[in-house]
Amino acid sequence: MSISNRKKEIIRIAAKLFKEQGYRAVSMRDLAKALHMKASSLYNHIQSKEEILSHIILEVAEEYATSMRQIQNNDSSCKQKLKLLIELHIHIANKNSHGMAIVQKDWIHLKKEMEYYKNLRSEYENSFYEIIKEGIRNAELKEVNPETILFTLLSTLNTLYLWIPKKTELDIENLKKELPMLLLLGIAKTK
Amino acid sequence: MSISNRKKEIIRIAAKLFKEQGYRAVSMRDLAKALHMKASSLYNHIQSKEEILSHIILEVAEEYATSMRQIQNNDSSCKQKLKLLIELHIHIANKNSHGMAIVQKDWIHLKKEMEYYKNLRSEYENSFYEIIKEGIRNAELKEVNPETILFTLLSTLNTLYLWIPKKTELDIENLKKELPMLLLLGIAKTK
DNA sequence: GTCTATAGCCAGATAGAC
DNA sequence: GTCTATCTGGCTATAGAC
Repeated sequence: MSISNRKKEIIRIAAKLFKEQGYRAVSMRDLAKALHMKASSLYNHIQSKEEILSHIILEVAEEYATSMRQIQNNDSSCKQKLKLLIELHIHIANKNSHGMAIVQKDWIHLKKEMEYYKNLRSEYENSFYEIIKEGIRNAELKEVNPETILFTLLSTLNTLYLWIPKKTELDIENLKKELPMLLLLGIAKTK
Repeated sequence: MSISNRKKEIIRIAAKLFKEQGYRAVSMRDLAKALHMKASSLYNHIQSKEEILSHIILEVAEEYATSMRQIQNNDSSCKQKLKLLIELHIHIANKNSHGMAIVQKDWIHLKKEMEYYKNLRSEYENSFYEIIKEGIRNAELKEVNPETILFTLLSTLNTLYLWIPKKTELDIENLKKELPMLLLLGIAKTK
Protein backbone atom coordinates (compact mmCIF):
# COMPACT_ATOMS: atom_id res chain seq x y z
CA MET A 1 0.00 0.00 0.00
CA SER A 2 1.79 3.10 -1.20
CA ILE A 3 1.47 6.59 0.26
CA SER A 4 -0.20 9.25 -1.87
CA ASN A 5 1.70 12.34 -2.87
CA ARG A 6 -0.69 14.50 -0.89
CA LYS A 7 -0.03 12.48 2.25
CA LYS A 8 3.70 12.75 1.69
CA GLU A 9 3.37 16.51 1.33
CA ILE A 10 1.35 16.75 4.55
CA ILE A 11 4.01 14.77 6.40
CA ARG A 12 6.79 16.84 4.89
CA ILE A 13 5.27 20.15 5.98
CA ALA A 14 4.32 18.71 9.38
CA ALA A 15 7.94 17.69 9.97
CA LYS A 16 9.09 21.23 9.24
CA LEU A 17 6.57 22.76 11.65
CA PHE A 18 7.09 20.14 14.37
CA LYS A 19 10.83 20.78 14.28
CA GLU A 20 10.42 24.55 14.51
CA GLN A 21 7.70 24.71 17.17
CA GLY A 22 7.42 21.26 18.75
CA TYR A 23 4.75 18.61 18.15
CA ARG A 24 2.32 19.78 20.81
CA ALA A 25 2.60 23.43 19.83
CA VAL A 26 1.53 22.79 16.24
CA SER A 27 -2.24 22.39 15.88
CA MET A 28 -3.99 20.65 13.02
CA ARG A 29 -5.28 24.11 12.07
CA ASP A 30 -1.70 25.43 11.86
CA LEU A 31 -0.68 22.48 9.73
CA ALA A 32 -3.69 22.86 7.45
CA LYS A 33 -3.04 26.57 7.01
CA ALA A 34 0.55 25.91 5.92
CA LEU A 35 -0.91 23.58 3.27
CA HIS A 36 -3.61 26.11 2.22
CA MET A 37 -6.44 23.88 3.33
CA LYS A 38 -8.79 23.39 6.29
CA ALA A 39 -8.03 21.14 9.25
CA SER A 40 -10.94 18.82 8.53
CA SER A 41 -9.61 18.13 5.03
CA LEU A 42 -6.41 16.70 6.46
CA TYR A 43 -8.42 13.73 7.74
CA ASN A 44 -9.10 12.53 4.21
CA HIS A 45 -5.38 11.75 4.01
CA ILE A 46 -4.31 10.84 7.52
CA GLN A 47 -6.06 9.13 10.41
CA SER A 48 -4.81 11.28 13.26
CA LYS A 49 -2.16 13.77 14.29
CA GLU A 50 -0.35 10.98 16.07
CA GLU A 51 -0.13 8.97 12.85
CA ILE A 52 1.93 11.79 11.34
CA LEU A 53 4.27 11.80 14.32
CA SER A 54 4.68 8.02 14.23
CA HIS A 55 5.43 8.06 10.53
CA ILE A 56 8.16 10.70 10.90
CA ILE A 57 9.80 9.04 13.89
CA LEU A 58 9.65 5.42 12.73
CA GLU A 59 11.08 6.25 9.32
CA VAL A 60 14.22 7.59 10.99
CA ALA A 61 14.39 4.92 13.70
CA GLU A 62 14.05 2.10 11.17
CA GLU A 63 16.78 3.54 8.98
CA TYR A 64 19.17 3.59 11.93
CA ALA A 65 18.26 0.03 12.89
CA THR A 66 18.73 -1.29 9.35
CA SER A 67 22.05 0.47 8.86
CA MET A 68 23.33 -0.72 12.22
CA ARG A 69 22.67 -4.35 11.28
CA GLN A 70 24.68 -3.91 8.10
CA ILE A 71 27.58 -2.30 9.94
CA GLN A 72 27.64 -5.08 12.54
CA ASN A 73 27.88 -7.76 9.88
CA ASN A 74 30.83 -5.94 8.40
CA ASP A 75 33.96 -7.60 9.78
CA SER A 76 36.13 -4.52 10.04
CA SER A 77 37.86 -3.01 13.08
CA CYS A 78 36.03 -1.23 15.87
CA LYS A 79 37.42 2.13 14.77
CA GLN A 80 36.27 1.50 11.23
CA LYS A 81 32.77 0.63 12.47
CA LEU A 82 32.66 3.80 14.54
CA LYS A 83 33.70 5.81 11.51
CA LEU A 84 30.84 4.26 9.53
CA LEU A 85 28.40 5.09 12.33
CA ILE A 86 29.56 8.70 12.47
CA GLU A 87 29.09 8.95 8.72
CA LEU A 88 25.65 7.39 9.02
CA HIS A 89 24.55 10.05 11.50
CA ILE A 90 25.94 12.84 9.33
CA HIS A 91 24.18 11.34 6.32
CA ILE A 92 20.78 11.13 8.01
CA ALA A 93 21.09 14.53 9.66
CA ASN A 94 21.90 16.00 6.27
CA LYS A 95 19.10 14.23 4.43
CA ASN A 96 16.39 14.53 7.04
CA SER A 97 17.29 16.97 9.80
CA HIS A 98 13.62 17.60 10.59
CA GLY A 99 13.01 13.92 11.21
CA MET A 100 16.08 13.61 13.39
CA ALA A 101 15.05 16.63 15.46
CA ILE A 102 11.56 15.23 16.00
CA VAL A 103 12.89 11.84 17.05
CA GLN A 104 14.97 13.51 19.75
CA LYS A 105 12.40 16.01 20.96
CA ASP A 106 8.98 14.39 20.48
CA TRP A 107 9.31 10.61 20.77
CA ILE A 108 7.83 11.07 24.24
CA HIS A 109 4.48 11.92 22.64
CA LEU A 110 4.14 8.63 20.80
CA LYS A 111 1.28 6.43 22.01
CA LYS A 112 0.52 3.38 19.88
CA GLU A 113 4.06 3.03 18.53
CA MET A 114 5.94 4.04 21.70
CA GLU A 115 7.02 0.50 22.63
CA TYR A 116 8.14 -0.32 19.11
CA TYR A 117 10.17 2.88 18.93
CA LYS A 118 11.80 2.25 22.31
CA ASN A 119 12.75 -1.25 21.20
CA LEU A 120 14.38 0.03 18.02
CA ARG A 121 16.27 2.63 20.00
CA SER A 122 17.46 0.17 22.67
CA GLU A 123 18.58 -2.26 20.01
CA TYR A 124 20.57 0.50 18.33
CA GLU A 125 22.20 1.73 21.52
CA ASN A 126 23.03 -1.78 22.67
CA SER A 127 24.76 -2.54 19.39
CA PHE A 128 26.70 0.71 19.68
CA TYR A 129 27.68 -0.25 23.22
CA GLU A 130 28.89 -3.70 22.12
CA ILE A 131 31.10 -2.16 19.46
CA ILE A 132 32.68 0.13 22.04
CA LYS A 133 33.25 -2.69 24.52
CA GLU A 134 34.87 -4.78 21.82
CA GLY A 135 37.11 -1.82 20.97
CA ILE A 136 38.26 -1.59 24.57
CA ARG A 137 38.84 -5.35 24.77
CA ASN A 138 41.11 -5.42 21.74
CA ALA A 139 42.93 -2.23 22.80
CA GLU A 140 41.67 0.03 20.01
CA LEU A 141 39.98 2.30 22.55
CA LYS A 142 41.10 3.68 25.89
CA GLU A 143 40.36 1.75 29.04
CA VAL A 144 37.74 4.05 30.48
CA ASN A 145 34.11 3.45 31.38
CA PRO A 146 32.48 2.29 28.11
CA GLU A 147 29.26 4.06 29.05
CA THR A 148 31.11 7.35 29.15
CA ILE A 149 32.42 6.75 25.65
CA LEU A 150 28.95 5.77 24.45
CA PHE A 151 27.55 8.94 25.94
CA THR A 152 30.11 11.33 24.45
CA LEU A 153 29.64 9.81 21.00
CA LEU A 154 25.84 9.57 21.02
CA SER A 155 25.29 13.01 22.50
CA THR A 156 27.30 14.58 19.71
CA LEU A 157 25.78 12.44 16.97
CA ASN A 158 22.21 12.81 18.22
CA THR A 159 22.37 16.61 18.14
CA LEU A 160 23.88 16.97 14.68
CA TYR A 161 20.44 18.08 13.48
CA LEU A 162 20.88 21.36 15.38
CA TRP A 163 23.96 22.21 13.54
CA ILE A 164 24.02 20.59 10.12
CA PRO A 165 21.28 22.70 8.48
CA LYS A 166 23.64 25.67 8.67
CA LYS A 167 26.29 23.83 6.67
CA THR A 168 26.81 23.80 2.93
CA GLU A 169 27.53 20.67 0.90
CA LEU A 170 31.25 21.34 0.97
CA ASP A 171 31.20 21.69 4.73
CA ILE A 172 29.49 18.32 5.01
CA GLU A 173 32.37 16.63 3.21
CA ASN A 174 34.78 18.39 5.53
CA LEU A 175 32.72 17.31 8.54
CA LYS A 176 32.88 13.67 7.46
CA LYS A 177 36.66 13.99 7.67
CA GLU A 178 36.96 16.15 10.78
CA LEU A 179 34.32 14.66 13.07
CA PRO A 180 35.64 11.07 13.23
CA MET A 181 39.10 12.50 13.81
CA LEU A 182 37.96 14.83 16.61
CA LEU A 183 35.86 12.20 18.36
CA LEU A 184 38.52 9.52 18.15
CA LEU A 185 41.64 11.60 18.73
CA GLY A 186 40.27 14.59 20.61
CA ILE A 187 40.56 18.30 20.09
CA ALA A 188 43.93 18.86 21.79
CA LYS A 189 47.04 19.23 19.68
CA THR A 190 49.56 16.51 20.45
CA LYS A 191 53.13 17.55 19.88
CA MET B 1 11.82 40.48 47.32
CA SER B 2 12.29 36.91 48.41
CA ILE B 3 10.38 33.88 47.16
CA SER B 4 8.07 32.09 49.55
CA ASN B 5 8.66 28.47 50.40
CA ARG B 6 5.36 27.50 48.82
CA LYS B 7 6.36 29.14 45.56
CA LYS B 8 9.72 27.37 45.64
CA GLU B 9 7.92 24.06 46.16
CA ILE B 10 5.59 24.73 43.23
CA ILE B 11 8.55 25.49 40.98
CA ARG B 12 10.43 22.43 42.21
CA ILE B 13 7.57 20.06 41.43
CA ALA B 14 6.86 21.83 38.13
CA ALA B 15 10.47 21.31 37.05
CA LYS B 16 10.19 17.60 37.74
CA LEU B 17 6.96 17.27 35.72
CA PHE B 18 8.15 19.50 32.87
CA LYS B 19 11.29 17.40 32.51
CA GLU B 20 9.37 14.13 32.46
CA GLN B 21 6.49 15.15 30.19
CA GLY B 22 7.43 18.43 28.52
CA TYR B 23 6.17 21.93 29.38
CA ARG B 24 3.16 21.90 27.08
CA ALA B 25 2.05 18.43 28.14
CA VAL B 26 1.77 19.40 31.82
CA SER B 27 -1.43 21.30 32.64
CA MET B 28 -1.93 23.53 35.65
CA ARG B 29 -4.41 20.92 36.86
CA ASP B 30 -1.69 18.23 36.64
CA LEU B 31 0.74 20.42 38.53
CA ALA B 32 -1.84 21.27 41.19
CA LYS B 33 -2.70 17.60 41.67
CA ALA B 34 0.95 16.73 42.26
CA LEU B 35 0.94 19.39 45.00
CA HIS B 36 -2.38 18.17 46.47
CA MET B 37 -4.18 21.39 45.68
CA LYS B 38 -6.51 22.87 43.06
CA ALA B 39 -5.30 24.67 39.94
CA SER B 40 -6.89 27.95 40.96
CA SER B 41 -4.92 27.95 44.23
CA LEU B 42 -1.65 27.98 42.32
CA TYR B 43 -2.43 31.51 41.22
CA ASN B 44 -2.08 32.81 44.77
CA HIS B 45 1.61 32.02 44.45
CA ILE B 46 2.47 32.49 40.80
CA GLN B 47 1.18 34.80 38.10
CA SER B 48 1.08 32.40 35.18
CA LYS B 49 2.34 29.07 33.91
CA GLU B 50 4.88 30.93 31.83
CA GLU B 51 6.31 32.61 34.93
CA ILE B 52 7.22 29.15 36.27
CA LEU B 53 8.97 28.26 33.01
CA SER B 54 10.86 31.57 32.94
CA HIS B 55 12.00 31.12 36.51
CA ILE B 56 13.37 27.63 35.89
CA ILE B 57 15.14 28.57 32.68
CA LEU B 58 16.61 31.89 33.74
CA GLU B 59 18.01 30.49 36.96
CA VAL B 60 20.10 28.05 34.94
CA ALA B 61 20.99 30.50 32.17
CA GLU B 62 22.13 33.15 34.62
CA GLU B 63 24.29 30.69 36.50
CA TYR B 64 26.07 29.76 33.27
CA ALA B 65 26.54 33.41 32.34
CA THR B 66 27.95 34.34 35.75
CA SER B 67 30.32 31.40 35.87
CA MET B 68 31.54 32.07 32.34
CA ARG B 69 32.48 35.64 33.25
CA GLN B 70 34.55 34.35 36.17
CA ILE B 71 36.31 31.76 34.01
CA GLN B 72 37.13 34.33 31.35
CA ASN B 73 38.76 36.65 33.88
CA ASN B 74 40.90 33.75 35.02
CA ASP B 75 44.24 34.09 33.20
CA SER B 76 44.96 30.40 32.76
CA SER B 77 45.53 28.40 29.58
CA CYS B 78 42.79 27.57 27.10
CA LYS B 79 42.86 23.90 28.11
CA GLN B 80 42.53 24.85 31.75
CA LYS B 81 39.53 27.06 30.93
CA LEU B 82 37.90 24.25 28.98
CA LYS B 83 38.43 21.92 31.91
CA LEU B 84 36.71 24.43 34.20
CA LEU B 85 33.81 24.72 31.76
CA ILE B 86 33.39 20.95 31.57
CA GLU B 87 33.35 20.80 35.36
CA LEU B 88 30.80 23.63 35.45
CA HIS B 89 28.42 21.69 33.20
CA ILE B 90 28.86 18.52 35.26
CA HIS B 91 28.24 20.52 38.42
CA ILE B 92 25.02 22.12 37.17
CA ALA B 93 23.73 18.90 35.59
CA ASN B 94 24.32 17.16 38.90
CA LYS B 95 22.73 19.87 41.04
CA ASN B 96 19.80 20.72 38.78
CA SER B 97 19.29 18.19 36.01
CA HIS B 98 15.60 19.12 35.71
CA GLY B 99 16.44 22.76 35.06
CA MET B 100 19.07 21.86 32.50
CA ALA B 101 16.67 19.54 30.67
CA ILE B 102 13.99 22.23 30.54
CA VAL B 103 16.42 24.84 29.22
CA GLN B 104 17.30 22.54 26.35
CA LYS B 105 13.81 21.31 25.55
CA ASP B 106 11.42 24.14 26.40
CA TRP B 107 13.21 27.50 25.95
CA ILE B 108 11.24 27.73 22.71
CA HIS B 109 8.05 28.28 24.75
CA LEU B 110 9.30 31.38 26.53
CA LYS B 111 7.44 34.55 25.61
CA LYS B 112 8.25 37.61 27.72
CA GLU B 113 11.77 36.49 28.61
CA MET B 114 12.65 34.88 25.27
CA GLU B 115 14.92 37.71 24.11
CA TYR B 116 16.72 37.93 27.44
CA TYR B 117 17.30 34.18 27.45
CA LYS B 118 18.59 34.19 23.88
CA ASN B 119 21.00 36.99 24.75
CA LEU B 120 22.38 35.09 27.73
CA ARG B 121 22.81 32.01 25.61
CA SER B 122 24.52 33.85 22.75
CA GLU B 123 26.83 35.56 25.18
CA TYR B 124 27.76 32.20 26.67
CA GLU B 125 28.34 30.49 23.33
CA ASN B 126 30.36 33.42 21.98
CA SER B 127 32.63 33.35 25.01
CA PHE B 128 33.08 29.61 24.57
CA TYR B 129 33.90 30.18 20.90
CA GLU B 130 36.51 32.83 21.74
CA ILE B 131 38.25 30.48 24.15
CA ILE B 132 38.44 27.82 21.44
CA LYS B 133 39.77 30.24 18.83
CA GLU B 134 42.41 31.43 21.25
CA GLY B 135 43.37 27.80 21.90
CA ILE B 136 43.87 27.23 18.18
CA ARG B 137 45.85 30.46 17.81
CA ASN B 138 48.35 29.53 20.52
CA ALA B 139 48.58 25.90 19.31
CA GLU B 140 46.91 24.26 22.30
CA LEU B 141 44.14 22.91 20.07
CA LYS B 142 44.18 21.29 16.65
CA GLU B 143 43.87 23.44 13.58
CA VAL B 144 40.38 22.42 12.55
CA ASN B 145 37.20 24.43 12.10
CA PRO B 146 36.61 26.07 15.51
CA GLU B 147 32.86 25.76 15.04
CA THR B 148 33.22 21.99 14.79
CA ILE B 149 35.10 21.94 18.08
CA LEU B 150 32.48 24.19 19.69
CA PHE B 151 29.76 21.88 18.47
CA THR B 152 31.32 18.64 19.68
CA LEU B 153 31.94 20.12 23.14
CA LEU B 154 28.59 21.85 23.58
CA SER B 155 26.51 18.96 22.28
CA THR B 156 28.07 16.65 24.84
CA LEU B 157 27.89 19.15 27.70
CA ASN B 158 24.34 20.26 26.92
CA THR B 159 22.99 16.71 27.07
CA LEU B 160 24.66 15.70 30.33
CA TYR B 161 21.24 16.03 31.98
CA LEU B 162 20.10 12.89 30.14
CA TRP B 163 22.80 10.83 31.60
CA ILE B 164 23.91 12.22 34.93
CA PRO B 165 20.79 11.33 36.95
CA LYS B 166 21.74 7.68 36.56
CA LYS B 167 25.12 8.24 38.15
CA THR B 168 26.08 7.95 41.79
CA GLU B 169 28.23 10.48 43.61
CA LEU B 170 31.34 8.38 43.10
CA ASP B 171 30.70 8.18 39.38
CA ILE B 172 30.45 11.96 39.23
CA GLU B 173 33.96 12.32 40.60
CA ASN B 174 35.17 9.80 38.06
CA LEU B 175 33.32 11.69 35.31
CA LYS B 176 35.08 14.93 36.24
CA LYS B 177 38.35 13.14 35.58
CA GLU B 178 37.36 11.13 32.49
CA LEU B 179 35.25 13.59 30.53
CA PRO B 180 37.87 16.37 30.11
CA MET B 181 40.36 13.68 29.12
CA LEU B 182 38.05 12.08 26.57
CA LEU B 183 36.97 15.38 25.03
CA LEU B 184 40.49 16.78 24.82
CA LEU B 185 42.41 13.62 23.90
CA GLY B 186 39.72 11.48 22.28
CA ILE B 187 38.58 7.95 22.85
CA ALA B 188 41.19 6.15 20.77
CA LYS B 189 44.14 4.50 22.47
CA THR B 190 47.42 6.00 21.30
CA LYS B 191 50.33 3.61 21.42
C1' DG C 1 -11.35 15.87 -1.81
C1' DT C 2 -12.64 20.11 0.19
C1' DC C 3 -15.69 22.67 2.67
C1' DT C 4 -18.85 24.52 6.97
C1' DA C 5 -20.48 23.45 11.27
C1' DT C 6 -19.96 21.49 15.44
C1' DA C 7 -19.34 17.80 19.03
C1' DG C 8 -16.78 16.87 23.11
C1' DC C 9 -13.11 17.91 25.70
C1' DC C 10 -9.39 20.38 28.00
C1' DA C 11 -6.53 24.46 28.50
C1' DG C 12 -5.09 28.90 31.34
C1' DA C 13 -6.94 32.06 34.14
C1' DT C 14 -10.40 34.78 37.20
C1' DA C 15 -14.34 35.85 40.63
C1' DG C 16 -15.80 35.55 44.85
C1' DA C 17 -17.27 32.60 49.09
C1' DC C 18 -15.07 30.97 53.21
C1' DG D 1 -4.60 30.59 51.10
C1' DT D 2 -7.77 27.26 49.39
C1' DC D 3 -11.91 26.22 47.52
C1' DT D 4 -16.09 25.84 43.78
C1' DA D 5 -17.80 27.61 39.77
C1' DT D 6 -17.07 29.47 35.56
C1' DC D 7 -15.32 32.28 31.50
C1' DT D 8 -13.17 32.20 27.14
C1' DG D 9 -10.97 30.02 23.79
C1' DG D 10 -8.21 26.24 21.86
C1' DC D 11 -7.76 21.44 20.74
C1' DT D 12 -8.62 16.78 17.83
C1' DA D 13 -11.81 14.75 15.28
C1' DT D 14 -16.39 13.80 12.89
C1' DA D 15 -20.85 14.60 10.12
C1' DG D 16 -22.61 15.67 6.15
C1' DA D 17 -23.31 19.11 2.07
C1' DC D 18 -21.25 19.92 -2.35
